[in-house]
Amino acid sequence: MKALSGTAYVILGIVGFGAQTGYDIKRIVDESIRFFWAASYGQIYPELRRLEQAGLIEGESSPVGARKRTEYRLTEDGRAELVRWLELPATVLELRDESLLKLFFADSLPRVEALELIRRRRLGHEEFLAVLRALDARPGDDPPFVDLVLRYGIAYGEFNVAWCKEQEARLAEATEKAPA
Amino acid sequence: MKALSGTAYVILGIVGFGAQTGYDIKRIVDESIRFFWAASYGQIYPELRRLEQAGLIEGESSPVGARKRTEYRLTEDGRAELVRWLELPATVLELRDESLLKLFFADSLPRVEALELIRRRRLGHEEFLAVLRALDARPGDDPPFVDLVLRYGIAYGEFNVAWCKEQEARLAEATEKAPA
DNA sequence: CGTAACATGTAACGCGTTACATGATTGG
DNA sequence: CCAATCATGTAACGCGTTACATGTTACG
Repeated sequence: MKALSGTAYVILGIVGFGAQTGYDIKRIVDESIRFFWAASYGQIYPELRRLEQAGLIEGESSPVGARKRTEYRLTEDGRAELVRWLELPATVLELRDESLLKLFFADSLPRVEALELIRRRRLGHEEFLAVLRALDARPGDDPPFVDLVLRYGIAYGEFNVAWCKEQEARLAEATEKAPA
Repeated sequence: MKALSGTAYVILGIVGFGAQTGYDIKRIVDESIRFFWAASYGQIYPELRRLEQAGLIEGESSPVGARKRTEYRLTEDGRAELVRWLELPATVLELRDESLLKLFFADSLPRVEALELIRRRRLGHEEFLAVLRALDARPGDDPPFVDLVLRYGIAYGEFNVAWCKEQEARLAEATEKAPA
């Protein structure tokens, strides 16, 4: 069996949370893991088919009125594959962070604009934090590790906001002393 | 002019640091930004051509003996484009973090193995930290913002290691009280 | 009655990695 | 002389996004 993509495991994992449609999967991804693993319909629907063909999930047609609808559930093989993947060592840390990339090249900018870059990064993370906190405030409780990752996200956001604030203060001070 | 890829700006930025070959660019990426923006030869060389055709960089053949070698430098237009991009708002925060994804689905695992997941995450970040600290210890000084991003990386690594340790402790305690 | 939410899908495209291929030069 | 480093490149492939396309049902 060929190696599955990360997104395939996202689907296995979410379907494992309970019978779900492609639409559901997308919604759950958008409400939880999108910040560290996004997924689009363009991937989800084709992937659902592949996973079904591979016997890792099973789809059952359950239309609502005249509206097509397929509910998927995880098979034994599917759960085994999910667990197998979980136990495999994760690939090395590798992110894509455009705002950090810009900061890396900020020596090409006048100081005020470099400062603005950091400010924007902070704003982005503050917005991100607001979303996660709203999620955290929802009634009902998530499984322990789902919750753990949410709280990681919050801690991560707080870390970034604090870091940006510190650098903003430092830069502002330096700029005062030696104005460009 | 069509929008350029993130990697195109990586190249503009690094070429902006001084005349460089494709090989140099790759080395610099690997020694600095690879953790938040990697790049491979498969992208670098074709992209250098495109950027030259767009007039954003200029290549000059400067072979060493019989070995082909092209030195690139940033044109006026190239610098302007780099600055223009820097001033554009960065796209929303979106990362890909496989280890976090696994943690999100860790409720499917026995506690001991979930704990192992966190331990591995910590190990990964510790390794990452070691690399960055070695970079930090190099003689010579980088431009201020290059250095700032390096120090961000270190702070980020420390944050993650601390977070993992905390969760490991918490989980270990919980497992003791109610062993599976 | 209209709009938001539900639901499913495809085609084109771009980005990026991996694997492969080739060869010269430097330093031990 | 041999290994590491310098140096450049291509082809195939996979992943993922975007834009498009279509229609239903629930709710106010």
